[in-house]
Order: sequence, then structure tokens, then C-alpha cells
Amino acid sequence: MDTARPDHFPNSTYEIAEIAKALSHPARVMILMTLAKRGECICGDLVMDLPLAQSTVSQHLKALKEVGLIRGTIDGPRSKYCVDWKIFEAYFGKLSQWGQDMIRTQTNQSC
Amino acid sequence: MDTARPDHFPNSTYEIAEIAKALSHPARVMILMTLAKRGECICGDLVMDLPLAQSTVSQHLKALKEVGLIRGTIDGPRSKYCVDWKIFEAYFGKLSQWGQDMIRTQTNQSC
DNA sequence: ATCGTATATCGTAGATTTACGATAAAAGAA
DNA sequence: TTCTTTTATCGTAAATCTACGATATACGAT
Repeated sequence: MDTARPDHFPNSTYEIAEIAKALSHPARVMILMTLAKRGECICGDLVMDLPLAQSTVSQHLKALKEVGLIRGTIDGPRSKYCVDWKIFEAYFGKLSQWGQDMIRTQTNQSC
Repeated sequence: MDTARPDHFPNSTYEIAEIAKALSHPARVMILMTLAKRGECICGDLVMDLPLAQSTVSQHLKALKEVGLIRGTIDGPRSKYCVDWKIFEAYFGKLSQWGQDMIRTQTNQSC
């Protein structure tokens, strides 16, 4: 949906949708919150925190990594993860910008 | 999500995920942008704008209506839609709040 | 009442998402 | 080496999402 984007919709709509999609599952939201609070976690820490199997957590981590919101580095047999704050703030800026633009272009609603 | 959905995530994660999910498809983002710009549209206007069948547009409208982001009123044989700005701003406030909290709780990242 | 228009809903096919267990790979310890 | 730990990936089942055509409904017009 994001990489081979069929250009049926304006580009900006794909950008917003892609960011939103990354946040559209409570597990991914929680992973981000946990990483933000702790600075970094190994995969196992997150598995203990979440009511999900290890493979499922790994899957969500992969999804977050693919949109760039988190980074992972290998640490011996473990994997350390942390939020990529540069990307996070950039994405959040885009989302906020979009919301502000929406509100700014707001015309009188009559229904 | 699953039916065997683990409802073990913190409440706030569901709230963010639900809002994000509503914005996770370019068609829904575009509908919101179109409504914001024009103030109101009948369903047919949106169908002409979007590269989608009438029934599909109706489905996306229903999804947006269910989370409260838009309202629809019957106007003769048509349906007028508009953004519910009160809800929109409330939701956007929550999203922004969450982002700010994330950035605020940010600890040093070492990976 | 009948016709035409506009839209919601139904039924459904196909793609994607989410979940899990099993397994493979990688690294340190014994 | 072999064993253990940790994590990514594979295979897959079930649920959900997205899309469409067909149909039902509602309303205005004739």
C-alpha cells in the first residue's frame, strides 16, 4: 500500500494513512510507549510486557521498523530496540500539520 | 484485530489505535480533506471524486461516521455529510497529547 | 401510482492483518 | 564440540478489510 502506491489518491493521503496505520494497533502503540519510557528494550522485555506470543511481538516490531519509527540493533544473541526520535517527530509533525491544515481549511458546517 | 483479541492492553492504547485506524486508509483521509474544504458534500460528490464504487465510498463513510469524525443528515433522497469538528478536534487533541507525552517521556536512546 | 434518482445495505471474493507454534539462525557458555 | 538462550522467520489459520455488483429503500417528480 505504501511502497508500490497505486496513484489513485493524492500523495498526501498515502503519507497520512501510512503513519496512521503504524499506530492502528494497540500492541504497536504500547511498544512505542514502553520504548519511550525505558529508552531501550530487548525483544524479550517487550514479550513479557505484552499479552502476545514472542513471534507476534517480533512481527509488530518489524512493522514499526519498516515505517522507521523504531530501530533495532543486534546485541549478542539479543536485539535491542529503541524509538527513532528523529523519524517519530517528523511523522508526528506531518500528522499535526495535516490536522492543523484540516482545521484551517474548515468551512462552515451546515449539517 | 482478532476475536480472540487480547484485551490486556492499557486503555489509552486502544483509544490511540482507534483514532489512527480511522485515518489508516487514503480514501478516508481524502474524504475528510474534501469535506473540510467544501464544508459539506452529498455522497455522490464524493463518489465522483474518488476512484471507488459508490458502495465502497458508502462503506468508508460509515466507518468515519462510526468513530464520530463525520456526521450525515438525510436531505431528500440524498445524504449530506460534514466533518464533526468538535470530535475531530477532540481526537486530534488526544493524538497530539499522546505524541507530546511520548516525546516528553523520552529517555536517552542508546541504539 | 409509477418512474427515476440517490444512497445504504447485502452478499461475497480476494487481500491483508493478526495470531500462534515450530523452526532456523546466531551467539555465549559449558 | 554441544547445550542454552534469544530472536527472526516460516507456515498457517482465523479474522478483518476492501472492493464490487446487485438490491432494497426512500424520496421527488410526473
